[in-house]
Amino acid sequence: MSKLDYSFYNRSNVVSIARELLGKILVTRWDGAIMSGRIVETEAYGGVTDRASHAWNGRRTKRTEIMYGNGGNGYVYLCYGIHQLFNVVTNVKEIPHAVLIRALEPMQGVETMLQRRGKQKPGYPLTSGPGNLTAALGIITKHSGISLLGDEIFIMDDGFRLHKKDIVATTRIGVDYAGEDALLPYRFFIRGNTHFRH
DNA sequence: CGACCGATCGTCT
DNA sequence: GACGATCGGTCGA
Repeated sequence: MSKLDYSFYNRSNVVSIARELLGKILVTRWDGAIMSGRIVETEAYGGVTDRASHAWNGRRTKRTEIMYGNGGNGYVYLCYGIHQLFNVVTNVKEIPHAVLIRALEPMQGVETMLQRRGKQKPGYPLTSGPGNLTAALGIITKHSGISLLGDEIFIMDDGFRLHKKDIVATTRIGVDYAGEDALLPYRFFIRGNTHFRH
C-alpha cells in the first residue's frame, strides 16, 4: 500500500497514466470522514494539442492555470453550472496534461456518500460519473490546485493489478465538439465493472 | 456587455 | 430519446 507520488504523476504519457490509474484507490480525508473508492473509469486530456482539453491551443485562464503547474495536483472545475469534475494534473510545469476521474467503486465511507448524495441504496449510480463521484466524496471547485501528495486527498496503490484484457479503451464522453480529437481512444474502464454507465 | 455553450445528470415520455 | 438546471469561460460587438 503506497501513495502515488511525483514519480507517477510527472511522467509525459498522459494516456498511459489514465490507463494505469484504473484500479488505484482515490482517498479523501476531510469533514471528519475518511472516504475511498477504486478508480474504474478515466479519460486522458492531452493539453494544448487536444481540442477536447480546456488547455487546447494554449488557452490559459485563471481556471486552467492549475493544469500548467506541476503534475500531482488536483484540477476541479464547474461543468454545466452544476457539476464539479475532478482531474489529476500530470506531466511537468507548463505541460497542461490531465486525467478526468469518471467513476469509482466505493470502498470506505459509503454511509457518508449516501448522505451527501441523498440516496438510500449503495451501488450504481452512487459514484458513477464524474459529477456524481465528486458529490459523494465532497470534492468541490475550491479544492482545485490541492496537492495529491498531502493528507487531505491522494491516490493509493494497494497492489491491485488488472490484466490487459480487462481494460477497455474507447472514445471520450461528451466531447463531440472536438472534431477529430473526439475519435481518440482516450477513455478507459474496467471490463465488466458495474460502477459506471455502460 | 450580451449571447452562446459546455469533459453532466436525473427525470419524464 | 428528450429536456431543463445553472454558471464560468469565451468570443464578438
